[in-house]
Amino acid sequence: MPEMPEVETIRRSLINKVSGRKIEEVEFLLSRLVKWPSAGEFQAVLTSKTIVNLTRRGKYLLFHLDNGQIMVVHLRMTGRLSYIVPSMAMDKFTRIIFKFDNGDRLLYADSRTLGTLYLLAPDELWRISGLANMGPEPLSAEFSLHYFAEMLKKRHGNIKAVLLNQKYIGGLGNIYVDESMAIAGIHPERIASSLTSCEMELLFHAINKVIEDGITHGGTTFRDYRDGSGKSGSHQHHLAVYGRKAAPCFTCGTPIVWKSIAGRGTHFCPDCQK
DNA sequence: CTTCACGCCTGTCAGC
DNA sequence: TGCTGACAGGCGTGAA
Repeated sequence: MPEMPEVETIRRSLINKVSGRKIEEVEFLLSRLVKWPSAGEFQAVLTSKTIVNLTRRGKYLLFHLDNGQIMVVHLRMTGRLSYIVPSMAMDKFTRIIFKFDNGDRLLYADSRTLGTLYLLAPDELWRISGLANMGPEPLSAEFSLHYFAEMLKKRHGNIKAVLLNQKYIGGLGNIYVDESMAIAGIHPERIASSLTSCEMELLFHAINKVIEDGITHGGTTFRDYRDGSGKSGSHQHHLAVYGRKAAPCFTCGTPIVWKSIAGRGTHFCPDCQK
């Protein structure tokens, strides 16, 4: 579910709580979410380890442990991480529980159970192909206008599919892609390489702007998303097209269109986006 | 190599 | 009220 702004918000809400915490027990309610190594080894290695840092790459969260290994978590569509103290209720869809030395817990909850967890040494991260092959992220130095334009010139799929592909840009998902194209005035079915230099530049700035605003607003909460403290985001109040099917475009009043493009529900203004 | 359709899972909601 | 089908913030796989 969460895209880069949501995952970053989760990271910020958790880092001070989990840093320095020692894991005393890992309890599985659904162990198949662990993709590497075996669930048994995952559990055995994590027990007695201390979390020393929490970083993010695209939509992946990386929990750095005191033995040098990294627990990697991808929330996919409905994954949720929440830090709770003993008096707080368990998430209804809790699948894995990390119990800490101070009695607090980190819950991994996931209604659709599509999320994935891994435990790897830093030099073994290549086993997670989506992480190893991820392109540059919005707001980073590597994500330059030059990179973006040169990349788009080589892509012959529609722009929506290219923006969603983590290999080319890391961290964008369905909401922020629709919003970026709306701000830039570009139709989601345009062939990527057909964009003019001017359109590429507009889109480049729109992507950075949308991601920056998304982080500022603590992410977008439509249904499942919450940060590590259970708080909703507020960026859903700042969306131009996503979730606004048939509602009037804020610019021209034309009803927003919903259509399946690149296999995903896509929202756009048929009048403003050419 | 690129692009596309589909599967993975389960919950929720609109419409009948 | 109950049922059915569509849809859901993502991504990996295999076919063309």
